[in-house]
Amino acid sequence: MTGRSGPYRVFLVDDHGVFRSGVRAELASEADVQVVGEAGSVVDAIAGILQSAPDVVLLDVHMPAGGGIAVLRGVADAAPSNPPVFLALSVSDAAEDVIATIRAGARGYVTKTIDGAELAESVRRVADGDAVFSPRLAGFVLDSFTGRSPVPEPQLDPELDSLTPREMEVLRLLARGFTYREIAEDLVISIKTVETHASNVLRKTQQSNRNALTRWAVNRHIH
Amino acid sequence: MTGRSGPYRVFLVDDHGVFRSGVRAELASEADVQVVGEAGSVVDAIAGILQSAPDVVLLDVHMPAGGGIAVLRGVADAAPSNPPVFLALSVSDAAEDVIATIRAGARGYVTKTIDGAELAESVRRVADGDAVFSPRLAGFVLDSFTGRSPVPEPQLDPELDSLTPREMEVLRLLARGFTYREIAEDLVISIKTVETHASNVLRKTQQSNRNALTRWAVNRHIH
DNA sequence: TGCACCATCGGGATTCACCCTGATTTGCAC
DNA sequence: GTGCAAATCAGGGTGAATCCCGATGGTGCA
Repeated sequence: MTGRSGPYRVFLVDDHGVFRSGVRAELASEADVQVVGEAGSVVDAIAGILQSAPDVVLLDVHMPAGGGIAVLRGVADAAPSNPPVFLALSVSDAAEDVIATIRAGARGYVTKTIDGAELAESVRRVADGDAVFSPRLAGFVLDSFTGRSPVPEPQLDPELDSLTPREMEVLRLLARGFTYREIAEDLVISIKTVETHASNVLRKTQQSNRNALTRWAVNRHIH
Repeated sequence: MTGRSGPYRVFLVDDHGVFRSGVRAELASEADVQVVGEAGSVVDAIAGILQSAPDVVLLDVHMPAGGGIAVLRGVADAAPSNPPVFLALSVSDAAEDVIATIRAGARGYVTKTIDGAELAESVRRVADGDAVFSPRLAGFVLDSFTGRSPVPEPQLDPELDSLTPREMEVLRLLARGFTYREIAEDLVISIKTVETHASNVLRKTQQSNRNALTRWAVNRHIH
């Protein structure tokens, strides 16, 4: 024991209600872990977290409207007196997501294949100050800090925010696999303009080519 | 009432244990819906379904090793005397997935943002013979039957199975956004060989270009 | 009024993706 | 051994993608 006076207070953030129920059910058998609130959207999450002041926030990384990272930033910007520790829960183990989430301030990153007991243990450890990573992810993180791995450029949301409306439109069509010619016909503009937008999108997102961009977009639920 | 003698017997298939717990918890409050078993892998699912003979199988479409469609086929091949009805549960609402799942024999397709009451109602309806679709998906299905929509080619798993080990390896690297040159260096082979493999992969998966292929792969959790 | 940003195009050049034909070697099965 | 699939590579070609340069008009803001 580290001298805690009560249970670990946990707040759940995930846009899938059924998944939140699952976490609740799994954690119900853990006497020292208490779910004090949950939310299914970014704005609800930020408000709920500030109000309930949990020890740990279990955060789905891939959510609409900016994703879990937006929640992380929103809470950080509000600067509560007892800031929670963030533990990312994700179906993805893409290195980009891991790095981005950690840089945004999460203390751990586990995939959703985890079971209830492991999840509870992860909650305790991050609350007590440890960093927790799924086995497959630990390698990415270590390699990235030692600089020994060709880790892809981390992609945070500022890149997405920096896109103009027209560029977002082009990005969506690019991610769907359309050629420049098809996009030009769809938007009723010339191929040259599409090229310009695409080039800007690639530069702003720091992706090297269309395929990396497609991956990047799909992982962010841009369809 | 349609004259049923007992509760709706449901079997859960999802590789995320926490999600299965969530479904259990959500359905626990429904008196006429009973969860009779669950599985986290394709082989376990097929065995468990054949043994427990449920009325309805709730199926995650995106699972490792062939996905939910493999479960559907495995059960169909076994031809049990009382075959269950399949209801697909997925985070994806991509038209390709919907069409492929329906063609494989599912009676409904709902996204995981559904809540417990809706899920229970969906279970009852498919068990009673209805087809059930999330609002956003209904359009896709109707359009595809009226032939009025440019529905993408449905992609089933035989295409994935037909890939050779080397082609799978190349596919993984393609899906990560590497260029042919980078893949060649990584695998220590010539660019020409990479081109051959890539060309074979595109033909076998029936994708028209790298970007569509990247989407295809990412949607199948190939990283 | 001036400046910055956005959206729109063009010329020109390079690289990449993709296809076709054809070839060799290896290993495994019949 | 014969046959076949898999993996390897080459030449040559077309179109797409990407980047570089520059240019125009509109919009909003100091």
